[in-house]
Amino acid sequence: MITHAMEDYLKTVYLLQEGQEKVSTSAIAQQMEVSAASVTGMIRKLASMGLLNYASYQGVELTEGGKKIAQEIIRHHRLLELYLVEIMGFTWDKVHDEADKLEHVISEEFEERMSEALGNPTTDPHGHAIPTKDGVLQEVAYATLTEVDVGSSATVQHVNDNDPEMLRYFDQLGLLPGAVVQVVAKEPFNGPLRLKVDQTEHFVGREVAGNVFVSPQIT
Amino acid sequence: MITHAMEDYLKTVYLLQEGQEKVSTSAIAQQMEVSAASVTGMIRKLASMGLLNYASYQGVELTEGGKKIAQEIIRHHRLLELYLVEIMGFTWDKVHDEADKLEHVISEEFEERMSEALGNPTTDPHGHAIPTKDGVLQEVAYATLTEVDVGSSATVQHVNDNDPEMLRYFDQLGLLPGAVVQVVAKEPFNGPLRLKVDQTEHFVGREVAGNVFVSPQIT
DNA sequence: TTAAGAATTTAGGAATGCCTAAATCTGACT
DNA sequence: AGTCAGATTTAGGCATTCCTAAATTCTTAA
Repeated sequence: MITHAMEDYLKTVYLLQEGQEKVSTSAIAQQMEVSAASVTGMIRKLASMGLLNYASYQGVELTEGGKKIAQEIIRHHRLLELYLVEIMGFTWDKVHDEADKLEHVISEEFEERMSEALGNPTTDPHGHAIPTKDGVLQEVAYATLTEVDVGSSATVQHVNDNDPEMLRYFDQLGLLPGAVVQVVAKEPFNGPLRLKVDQTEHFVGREVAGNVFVSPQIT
Repeated sequence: MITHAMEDYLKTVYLLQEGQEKVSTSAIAQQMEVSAASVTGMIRKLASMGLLNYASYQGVELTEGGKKIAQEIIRHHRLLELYLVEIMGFTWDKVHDEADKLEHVISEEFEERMSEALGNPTTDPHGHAIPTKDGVLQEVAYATLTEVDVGSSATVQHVNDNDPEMLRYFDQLGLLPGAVVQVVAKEPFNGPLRLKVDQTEHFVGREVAGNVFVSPQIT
């Protein structure tokens, strides 16, 4: 039987796994804000269930079965976020926490009815791809705004949705998925970035800029 | 901290409490399909939290605090049921189980947005009253169809929503809240009732009839 | 009034999911 | 090769929520 906690672990491993193959115990612990010891315990259980492979001290990798469950949960999460914004009128800073609770609980039928009501969408309000019903999710590893060369422009692809306050700030700046941003300047010593969004200039700290993922603007 | 299990106990006690003041341990155990021993354990915890009063062997009674939580959960449940039917297009036999899971998880904002989307409704799809935001729920103790005199008519007020299969049967018979039913005959030895619904006659067993709650038809 | 039977509680135990503290392993640098 | 820091695992514990079995209390009917 798969518990909510297990689903959360699988989801976290899946999202951390993008880019590299192996995920460390401590990375999971940090992401989930639990102790590393707790992670070890859960990992062993999930491994014994055939949902992931792991060898001591060498990190974790989801099996096909584990991936399937993770994708299912991520699909729930992202459909929920979009449903809450588009159909129920939530603001985008509140939907992450709500979706985190609901994602474990809704039925397949609920999932389908949301998807239909939304016209079978492919991205959530923060720009993340929604996995299809039968699984596949190809998330591209975009650069963050901090990596864009001075003078260049880029299109916002997605933003990190963990921090509601930061999301409200993004909203205020106009840093929404699809927006075009120009990096006018970068102050030295990890100083702020000077950005131009929608004709307006803003000074934005590195921490914020590091949570905005972009693709180079094709001019 | 109030867990989902506690909420379920409070909800059950609240619903069993209608009509009488005290609720027995075994009634709770039977309703929730857990052992009586489990009920004793949980009751003591809830009592220590001030959510209900109980004395050994003498039954349980919710305090004002316990009532408030129970009503909150029941409001969630019934709003969810209606939302699932009216807005998402679920059939009424499936919404009870879905609502049972979601009721513990949704935020106050989710509750409010549902209520608004539904025009602040007062009854759920099965005819049960939806408690108002600030609490009060006055559920009238209606008679069941088995208690209606032969020859009399009655209006369906609500039906028991525990059994999806029975709900589909109600649907088929036209035994929906608001429908007018005439009890044409009652077969002896706990035999079936002969009912007239919408010009059509049906023979319906006592068990089914006992789950249909009606008020006398004012002619 | 007493004894059976029903209801309830107590006692003991299991699984889940988290924790802290201590032990152990790994890898990098002298 | 030795050492040390950081990562990881092991060990031991705690709370929750359920269970079964046994003991106790209450009710009722002969």
